[in-house]
Amino acid sequence: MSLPHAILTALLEKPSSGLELTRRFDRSIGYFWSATHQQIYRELGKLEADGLIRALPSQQPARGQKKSYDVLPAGRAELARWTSASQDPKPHRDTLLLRLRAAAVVGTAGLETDLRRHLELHERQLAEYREIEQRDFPPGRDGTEDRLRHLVLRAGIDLETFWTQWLRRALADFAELPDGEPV
Amino acid sequence: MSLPHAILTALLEKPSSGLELTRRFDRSIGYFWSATHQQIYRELGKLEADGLIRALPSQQPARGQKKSYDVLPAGRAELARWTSASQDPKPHRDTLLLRLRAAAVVGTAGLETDLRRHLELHERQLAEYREIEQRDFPPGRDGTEDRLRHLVLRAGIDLETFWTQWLRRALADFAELPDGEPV
DNA sequence: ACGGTTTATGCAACTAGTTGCACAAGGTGA
DNA sequence: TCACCTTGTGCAACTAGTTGCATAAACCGT
Repeated sequence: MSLPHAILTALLEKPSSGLELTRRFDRSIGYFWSATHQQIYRELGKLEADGLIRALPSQQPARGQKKSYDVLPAGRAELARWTSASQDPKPHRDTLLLRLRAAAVVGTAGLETDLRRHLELHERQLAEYREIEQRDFPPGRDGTEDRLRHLVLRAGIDLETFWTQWLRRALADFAELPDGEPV
Repeated sequence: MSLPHAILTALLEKPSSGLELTRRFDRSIGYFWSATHQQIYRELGKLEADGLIRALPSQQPARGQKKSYDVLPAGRAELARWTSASQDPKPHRDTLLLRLRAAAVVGTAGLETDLRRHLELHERQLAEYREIEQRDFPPGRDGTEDRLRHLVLRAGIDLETFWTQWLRRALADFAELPDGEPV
């Protein structure tokens, strides 16, 4: 149940319309909490009904008409409550690791190509994170907000670093394997 | 749509009943693909109906009666197909990173305790993985199956290593922060 | 002034995963 | 022998997330 809180965070950073939120979820926030525009619109409706956010009364609210929201005090309070509440880490689900384990019983045929593709994707993502770091976090700035956001970005960088290294190792291992179907 | 394939993999490694599968999902497979017993029973039913697995005819199938399954050729074929098919990586969702980002706007109060708790959990998991590595992958063995499974375990080890390091860094950063509520 | 593209919002149906509970069989101690 | 606990299987309802499509306004070239 984190999508509403992701939206509250995004709206506190900057009041936005549904589409603007969608775009921002495709970039920064979506790096660790993705959401489609349908999820976002639905959730905006709920949050408004619950009195946590409100539509800015700029335009008459019609279809195809931009509608911006900002966070009400109750919304901020709820976000603060959620942030500080203890939460258990959710178990991971990783298809690629599962496939590798499956490959141990049904054979590695065809897997290598996809590993290579994943490696490229992770390399690209890593490069993007590094650009963001250079652009948004030049050395010297150290307000609390910057520190925390930088920390989050470092997690992204380190995770992608892990994946690229692991995939390279996996590919090196594959090269030594007798290929095809065991069993 | 990976749960059926996780189950097929587990059953190929060793034919099992629903409860045995559940236990194994709590240990090895569940480390990267968790599932509850209800999911597993439901999926076993579907897989049997689809002719990918069959119930071993050991006991009469009554309620509260152990029922074991093994994989039919069609099931193995489907798993091989799925393993080699190209798949896009699913976007991550990480609540902790989200909370850190939220903390940048509503304040870090209360978060530190939970970071510490997460650090402990990840340290424990890392220790468990290392034990498994020592027990199941002593140096020297290098069949294809072992190599692949070891690779998967290494991913787990490296991921937990990342998290423990990142959390330690986060806590160190927190120590320097003026605590409480900004804004 | 019209037809096509882009921007923006949204509904409905579906798939996957979770939670809460029910039920049966077998073992165990009082 | 009976109340209770554990093991094992399963249904039903719910929550979260995804996919496919509909609609309306605005902008843009001809």
